[in-house]
Amino acid sequence: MSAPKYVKPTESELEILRVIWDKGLASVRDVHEELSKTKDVGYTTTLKLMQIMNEKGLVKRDKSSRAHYYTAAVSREKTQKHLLGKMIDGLFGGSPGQLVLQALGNYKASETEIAEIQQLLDNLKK
Amino acid sequence: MSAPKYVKPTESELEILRVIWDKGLASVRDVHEELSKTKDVGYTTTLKLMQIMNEKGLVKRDKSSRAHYYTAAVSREKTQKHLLGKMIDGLFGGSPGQLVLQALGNYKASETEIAEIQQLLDNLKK
DNA sequence: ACTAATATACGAGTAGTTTCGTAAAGAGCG
DNA sequence: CGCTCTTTACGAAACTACTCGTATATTAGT
Repeated sequence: MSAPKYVKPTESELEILRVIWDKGLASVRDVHEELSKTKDVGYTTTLKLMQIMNEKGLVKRDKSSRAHYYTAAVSREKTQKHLLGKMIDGLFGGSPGQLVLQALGNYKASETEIAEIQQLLDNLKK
Repeated sequence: MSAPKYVKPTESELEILRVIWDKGLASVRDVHEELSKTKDVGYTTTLKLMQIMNEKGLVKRDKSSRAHYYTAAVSREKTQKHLLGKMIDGLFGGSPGQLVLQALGNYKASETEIAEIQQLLDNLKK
């Protein structure tokens, strides 16, 4: 039984994961073209990174067609949860409340989200 | 006028910053002993990192006594805000509300903090 | 079948982070 | 002074992240 050890995506890997999460299924070209919109990067660089991500188990690869197709092997939610936890422990003294207060104080949430948060808080309280 | 360009602390640098933030003023030995409680690291490693942090402008150094004393050159709040912003943009599609919902859903906040958050939300709403 | 286009594989260079050994300087004490 | 303890300085190794050039393979079009 091998432990399903958590692999922390690097900065660049996270950018790639975001594209794959959005598209669901993506070739290297798909990802590369998306990334090219906002940054200057070579095709083979993206390819290499995705190959590494495959080795690390961050993505799965379907090699059946010539252009390999990738899907995420880690969920967006799990990744968010993990990195959030790291941040809470590392930067907010283990207090999620402090993080939330900072976030809400510095960044503007939408009306509907605010309502959602209030609802969640009400549920948490009882 | 030189631009006060933001320097992103590395993982290790953040651990050191945390100690300095807590203590306000700290020698290498102070920091090292604190870090030693939770991780196995050599004294000179900590020293070197703190020297680098000084060069980067993350900390200030008082060399007047034999053991140099360090203070933080970046505030905890500014750093929290910056990294939080990066996380919101990078991992939560630019939506602070999503981050907050994830945080509150997965990590338990204290009663008093929940109350604080509710109060803040009420203020935001009007 | 040949060519052009486009795909993956691979190796290696560069830069940044983290590590620590060793040296040298300063302070206190017999 | 001479010894020891503690400090900073420095250099380099080990490791990781990122980058891309070049080679090779596969597909489609003519």
